[in-house]
Formats: sequence, C-alpha cells, structure tokens
Amino acid sequence: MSRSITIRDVAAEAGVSLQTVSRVINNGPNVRPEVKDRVNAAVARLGYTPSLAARRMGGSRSFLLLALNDRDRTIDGWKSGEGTDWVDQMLMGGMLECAKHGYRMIFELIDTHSSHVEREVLGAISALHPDGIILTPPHSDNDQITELLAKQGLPFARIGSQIEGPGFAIAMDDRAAAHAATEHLLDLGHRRVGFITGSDEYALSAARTDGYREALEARGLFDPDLVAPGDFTYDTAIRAMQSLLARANPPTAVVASNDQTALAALKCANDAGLAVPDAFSIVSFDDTPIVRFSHPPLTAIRQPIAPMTAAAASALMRAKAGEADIPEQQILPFDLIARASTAPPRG
Amino acid sequence: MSRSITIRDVAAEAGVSLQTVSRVINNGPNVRPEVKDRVNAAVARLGYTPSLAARRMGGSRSFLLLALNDRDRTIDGWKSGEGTDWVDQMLMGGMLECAKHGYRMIFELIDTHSSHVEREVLGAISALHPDGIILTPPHSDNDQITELLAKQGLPFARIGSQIEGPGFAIAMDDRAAAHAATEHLLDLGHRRVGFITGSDEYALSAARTDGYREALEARGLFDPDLVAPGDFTYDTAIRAMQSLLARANPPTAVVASNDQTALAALKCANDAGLAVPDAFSIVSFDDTPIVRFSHPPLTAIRQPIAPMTAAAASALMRAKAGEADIPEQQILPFDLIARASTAPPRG
DNA sequence: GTGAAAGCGCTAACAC
DNA sequence: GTGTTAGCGCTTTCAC
Repeated sequence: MSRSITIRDVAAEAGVSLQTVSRVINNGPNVRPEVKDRVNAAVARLGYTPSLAARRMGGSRSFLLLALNDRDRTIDGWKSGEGTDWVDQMLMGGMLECAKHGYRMIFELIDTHSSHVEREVLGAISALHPDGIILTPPHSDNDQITELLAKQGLPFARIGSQIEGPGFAIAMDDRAAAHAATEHLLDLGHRRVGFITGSDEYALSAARTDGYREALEARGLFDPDLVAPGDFTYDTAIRAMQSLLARANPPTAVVASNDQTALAALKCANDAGLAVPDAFSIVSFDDTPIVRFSHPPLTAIRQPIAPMTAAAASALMRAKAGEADIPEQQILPFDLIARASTAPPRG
Repeated sequence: MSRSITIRDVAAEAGVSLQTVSRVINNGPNVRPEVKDRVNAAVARLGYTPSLAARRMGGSRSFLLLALNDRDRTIDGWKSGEGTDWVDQMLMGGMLECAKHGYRMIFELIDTHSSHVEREVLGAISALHPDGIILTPPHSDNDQITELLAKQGLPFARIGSQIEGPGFAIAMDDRAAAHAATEHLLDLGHRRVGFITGSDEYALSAARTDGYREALEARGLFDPDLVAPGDFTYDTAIRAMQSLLARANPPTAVVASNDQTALAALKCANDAGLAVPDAFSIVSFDDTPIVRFSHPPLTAIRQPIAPMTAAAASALMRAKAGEADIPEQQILPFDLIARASTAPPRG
C-alpha cells in the first residue's frame, strides 16, 4: 500500500524543480551535467519510474503502441492449437523493441469483417491513446482502417503489406520469396511445378502468385493449369491439391501458400501414393513449428515476423519522437530453409 | 488529429454534469433511469470511450492487469520455435476475460534469476500501476516476488502454484494428473512405469512426482529406480531416458514431465529399437502443438492454461471491484488426451 | 439524485 | 539553464 514515489519526491531529493527532473527523464536539453547527475542519483536512490498514465495526461506521448490483429483468425489459431507462432513472433519482435525505449506494446484483437471495425478501432484509440498502431494482415490492407488512422493523424505501420498507401509499409518481399521457392524446385530439376494460392483477401497472395509465375515464365514453363485456388485453410487446400493431382499432366512439385496448405498437400500426396520428397516435392510458405516437425520436415520460406514487428515498432517510436528520414517502406530479407520435403523429381 | 471526445462533451450533449456521466460509466448508484438513458444515448452518439490514463489518474483503478512471465524461458521458447503455446493460451484466456470488463492485460517479461527482480517488478508497477498481477511459473513460487507484491498491497494471482501463500492460487491438480497419467498406463497393463521428473525450481514438479508414485504404490508397483531426474529440457531428458532404458529391468512405459521430455523419450525409444507404442508407451505432460504432430502423436495431459489465466484475471478484477467471497485457491480440471503413443505392453 | 471543487503525476509553454 | 504556471480527463469528496 506504500504510496508510490513521484517526480515530486525525486525533485525534493535532488533539490531541484519538478521540471528539471522531467527534463532529465526525457533527455531534454538545458540541464547542466552536474545537475543531471544529481537527479539521476536521486532517481536511482528512490527507485523512481515515471507513471505512464501521468506522462500521457500531461504530455503528448503515451509510450504505448497498439498491435491490432484479426480477432477470428487469431482465436481460431489459438483454439486449434495448430502451432502457428505468428503472435509469439510478433510479441518477441515488438515487445523487446518497445522495451528498449520505455514503451509497451498492447496486443488487441478486432473484427475485420464487422460493420463496426471503425467503432472498435476508435474505441481502442480513445481508451489507450497509443502513440502508434501496428497493423497485421489482413488489417494492413484494410482501407477502412488505414483511412481512419490517417484521418486521426495517428502514425501506423502496415506489416506484410505490399501495396502503396499511408503509414509505414513493412514487408518481406513475397514476390521474390515465391520466386525463390519456385527456383529452388526448378533447380532440383522439376519442370511441372504447381501452386496453391492464398486468400484473395490478402494482397500478398497476388504477390506470391506473381513470383511463382515469373520464375516459371523465365524458363518457359508456366502453365496456368497448375495454379489452384486456396484460401490458406487446410480443407480448401485439400481440394486444390486433389485437383492438381487429377490433371492429365500433374505437377511433380508444389509451392504452398502457407503451412496449412503445405500440410494438406503433404496429406494428399501421401494419400495418392506419392512419397515426399522422392515422388513429390513441397515447399511451404510458412516456417511454423508444425512444418518443422512434420514428416518429412518441410522446406519452407521463413517470414521475418519478429524483425518486421520490431521495425514497425521502431519506426513508430521514432516518428513520435519527431525523427525524420524514417523510410516509408521497408523490405526485410526472408530465408528459404531447405529441409526434407524437396528433392529432384523421379526419373 | 481530431481532438478526442471527453467526458465533458458527453456531459454537454446529455445536458448533465461531468459527475453524472462518470456515474453512468461506472454503473454508480444515484442516477435516475431516465437520466442514465440520456447519458448512454449521448455516449453512443458521440462514440465516447473513457481514457484509461485519465481514469487511472483520477481514480483508484487503472483497468490494467499485468502478466509477468519468465524472460529467458519465454524468449528461448520463441526463438527455438519449438511450438510451445503457453503464451498464446495465456493471452487467449487473459485477454478475452479482461476485455469483457473493459480491462487490458499487459504481458511483460522479467528475469527470475536476476538480482534485480525486485527493481524490475517495482518498475513495471510504478509505470503501469496495474490493478493486479498475474504470476506464472516459476514466478508463482518466487518468494521475493510474492512478498514484494503482498507488501505493496497489490492483488496478485499465482498460476500453476501448488503451495500455500498470499494471493490467489490457481492451478491444475498436478498430483492428480500425474496419478491419472500413471493409471492410464497401468490400466493398459504396464507394470514397470518410469518417470522423468521436472525441474526442482518448480514446485509442481514434486506434485507430479508424488502423483506418479502414489498411483504405483497403490498397486505395490513403485520402484524408486524408475524415477529419473530431468529439468524440462530435451538434452537432460535424453540422458534420463537412456539411464532408464539401461536399467537391469527397464520400464515398458514412461510418464514425461513436459513435452520436451516426452519428445526426448520418444527419440531414445526409437534409437533403442523400441517402437512406440507397440514396444514402449509414453505419456506427455504438456499438450503442445508439437506433441500433437509428433509420430506417433502423443497421449498427453492437457493443462487448462487459458482457463487458469481467465480465472486469475477474473479473480483480480473482482478483487479490485471490492467483491468478497473470491476463492483463495482454485483447482481447475485437466484432461488426459489419449493418442497413439500408449498401448498395452508387448508380450 | 445531482453538481461543484479539488487533485491525481506529469509535461508544455513561458518566464526568469 | 532552471523554475513557475496551467492543465490534460477523469474520480473522489463533499455540498446541495
């Protein structure tokens, strides 16, 4: 119950005014080194940590960043226990970056499809007054949200967004990644490489399809018949894969748009008597725990989720601090992790 | 940049005083239904959401709950990508419960071993002034932390703690779960059942060992030689399992204290030419994604992490609201999920 | 049942 | 370089 110590206590302890303490805390100018030291000593002695709420009330910063994720997808992922570690990687990248600068990242879920997205977002903003907002797919490309934030003058970052727009766009090069995944298979000797697309709701789905197509076109091997529509779900991918295998001239390998899709492809291949990787190769577009522990472990594109979130947080904090020269767009490197699901085609 | 709307705007819109609006927001007494409706209408019309920071400044609540997790373990888990979904389940349980009551849960990492635990915890408290704190293992049993919080008069919950102490203790019945896991194997016909313990750092490790021993003793089958010390890590478990298999009279089944331990046991059994489950059975004490996707999928105890966190959040919020009759201790039910890693012993 | 006044812990703006 | 003043948006206390 001990009354918490405030800036007032520190001021008294150091024999200076409140304002001087505030200046020291905020690394403000116009404080003599000697006084600064005295204040810092008092802060240390008293174990003082400024109240975020009070700083927000008085000043123009809340030291809060708000990460908005899709409600249904996130909860479904948690409930299914399928092991997607998107949220974990986001937390790791975002929280740790925030902590470096005395910020906190608050994680929140909102309905994308809801007619009251606007109300939900505004509610969170009014309650928290965050200094910036981190948007993740599919929110990153949601005009309703981005326009709202732009209108509010609230800095925001769009993770995984390929498209132009307001805010900081931070993404992996999905086109290049799909290109690399396809090249990986072509380099192994495959000539008929299929692709199961992601949901149209995500702009990056198109980018991935493009990268795939370009890699094949560059070698004159593109066949539109080998592209099957998916939506990132297992069930849809099962049907997509089945249709691919039912082609007159089926593929010998496939690039899957995410982990669920890749797992579905693996299942179908097995069901069709095609051993992976000897008779069929698969590249996943997510490197989640479950593809690392599947049998065989899947070759996968690793998205830099933690680095992207850290970059987003960093950009927002620097923006709030008034820094200039923060790049509007950042493309972070991906990795192609070769595991046991890809091999040269048979025969 | 639009100035956000405050309680003042609502008061003007509804033609009442600030205080009346505050009463309505907080479900306070002494407001005529008619006036209440008018205020609520104004709130809805304006899309007003009170500022958490201001509420904290003026009043005695911050509407924030702080969940403290072990820094090293959490980050290691995230980096390894081993698919532990502790954090996810905590978020699901805690966040959703908080959201119901206008609260937020802030997730934070602190060093257990650090000599400055105290400073870290006090810092987070001073910065956030949370209405309650949720402790997870191994913090739940950390006297340094619990005593500090008790002294501060801050309500807190200890998740997964078996031991007596201040705060709300919310746990699964680890003893009963270990008992059930062992019974499951005995019922299948096993007579020599091994156990790989967890780290001494966690009080629940002892509870699990007890439950295991009691189940065997009840049938006169307990053999101390079949208990091998582990610490929840894969490498240590490998050695523990190897020593178990090297016994003159080795076990035909084993109960593993967590998922990494179970995976290590599986690996060792395979290496020793013991097919699971035909020649050897394994029960895991975590039901994380990777044991669900291992080969074979493992029979496991499922800890109710989300329900425990939700119960913790609920207890803290109710405590802050001045409710009485909140149980000091809650034991939540576990599940034993039978999968393909357990079968009757051979011969 | 309702309203007015004071103050929470800080920072912004300005004075010195 | 440093201190003083005002005020952020609420809730608390107390008066009516």
